[in-house]
Amino acid sequence: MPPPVRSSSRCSKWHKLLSGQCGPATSGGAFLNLQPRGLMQYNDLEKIRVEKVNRLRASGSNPYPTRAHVTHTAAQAIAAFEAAEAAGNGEVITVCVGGRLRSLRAMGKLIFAHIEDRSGRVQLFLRVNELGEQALQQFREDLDLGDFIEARGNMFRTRSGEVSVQVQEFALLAKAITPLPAAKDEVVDGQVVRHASLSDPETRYRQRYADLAINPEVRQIFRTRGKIIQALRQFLDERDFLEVETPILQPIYGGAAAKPFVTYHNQLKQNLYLRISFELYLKRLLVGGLERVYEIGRDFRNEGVSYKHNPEFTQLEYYMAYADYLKIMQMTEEMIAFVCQRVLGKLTFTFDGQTIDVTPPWRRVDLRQGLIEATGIDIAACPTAESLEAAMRARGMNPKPGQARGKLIDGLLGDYLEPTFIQPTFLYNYPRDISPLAKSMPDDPTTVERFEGFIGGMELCNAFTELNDPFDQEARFLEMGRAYAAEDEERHPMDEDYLQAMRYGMPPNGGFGMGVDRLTMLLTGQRTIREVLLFPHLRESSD
RNA sequence: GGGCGUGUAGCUCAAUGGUAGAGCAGUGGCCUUUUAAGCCAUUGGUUCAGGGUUCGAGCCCCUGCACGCUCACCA
Repeated sequence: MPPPVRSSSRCSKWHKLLSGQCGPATSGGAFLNLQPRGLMQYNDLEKIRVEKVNRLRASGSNPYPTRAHVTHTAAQAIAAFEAAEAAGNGEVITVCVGGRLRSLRAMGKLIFAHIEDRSGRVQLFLRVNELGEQALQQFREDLDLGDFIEARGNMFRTRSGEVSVQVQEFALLAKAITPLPAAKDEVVDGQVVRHASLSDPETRYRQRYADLAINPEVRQIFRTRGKIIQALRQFLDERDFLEVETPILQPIYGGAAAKPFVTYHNQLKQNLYLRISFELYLKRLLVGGLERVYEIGRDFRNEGVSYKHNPEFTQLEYYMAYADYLKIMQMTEEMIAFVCQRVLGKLTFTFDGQTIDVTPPWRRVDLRQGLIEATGIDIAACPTAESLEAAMRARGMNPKPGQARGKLIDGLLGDYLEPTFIQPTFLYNYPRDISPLAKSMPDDPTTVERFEGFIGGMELCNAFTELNDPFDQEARFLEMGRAYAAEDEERHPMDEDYLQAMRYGMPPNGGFGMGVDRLTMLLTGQRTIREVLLFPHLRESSD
């Protein structure tokens, strides 16, 4: 915390609204007039504020001064006063606070106002006795809700008990032309209560800055998101992982079954793909001796959007030499519990009305057993797509004809298992044909050592014992090429360089991928991915 | 892509096919310790866009756009 300011002498260069004695108006700004804003018109409310800007400039005041003189956040100012009050030595706490003007109650020769900064709010108290008629009038006439201002004065407690700044000087820091959408805020027990607020989701996402400015709980979601990513890094860093960055623009995409975005490099005259996963590049690094690597970054998938899908999303992947999927499973429980504890301070949270407990160990469900119990179908007894499709039809299901066996199984677990996994659950041992990068089980070549983690009925992560046999890997690529030949965009392209890397020798390893957005949804209680993305994808606006 | 729904003042929302309204915000006035401040007065509209039906459309019909829910798609 910075020390309280005890003197006003340092404020000789203070941009004074009070006296109108600020420096020269910047860049001819004094002669700016009400200009058309592109093709848009200012609305009536904005025109009033634009006129205020013009008036301020004409009088020699700068509505957008270059520097501020803030010494304390709102919370620091209040804490400093309360500490002095508790010490009882009568120390005067002088502060300069800055922030957005969020409430304004002018009462004749008195003004109460609140400013809000990153730490919260503090009340400003302005009285004609200290400021004079002219300054008080300027505060009322020149300033509007939403403006950024700074105010200097001594901390004190009002009659009704609120720790406030008794303002001796104030300055406009940045004029807001467009009024914030919130109609009115009330502070009850330190909580901001909005009585009418911006709620239209389209406006909230398109103008996220306005949403953030007026909805504190939205800011909180993104603070939590930052903490989650911090905690993930800490967990892996503490375990001797190296954070790396691999190409987003890739000549050959891979590592997942998804349609890519295609772009074009003009000079190289070459198509490039935005990555759909990090996997193949990260595993190359294991060949190079970086035995534990992770990356947190963006993946891009050219597919439908939904409450849990956005075209670009944040992924964590890590690869760990000499580990297998059971080790990764255990680390996953530990990692999520660690993050949850760090971010929420406990191992439980509420999601979609359900209390979720991430305390290890998590429930583990064998995929084949799980499907037998949920559907009565034993996939081991249906070794072909035809036999499995017949078994599904025999139970009244209506699968799309001609799907590969793996796709059918994937559909079954999506329909009958995933929605039931509310509490943290690992589903493990997947069919080989939907897992072309995972290693087969030693005693069952049709099944691979792979698991997915589910929470809240939602897939959270995917991991396996990584395939490191270049002969097997080449065969899988060829199989996938055939399997997906009809669905051209989704086929796995042969990545010769990846195979070349593997031929140098890749240590056995376990790999892990997780949707960071979905983890954020869980830990912030949001049901749609858009609420945890600062700028979710929207269609182009048609105005 | 399919189905259902929504779109009205800066924000949140009303309005049987018959003069488009309220609260908040804004503007003007009163008020020296307020807490969604209060009281008085008052401004503010291409009813998403474009067609159509009708004497008359915010409302009914058609087309388009955006958003929401849902299905499909989706390691």
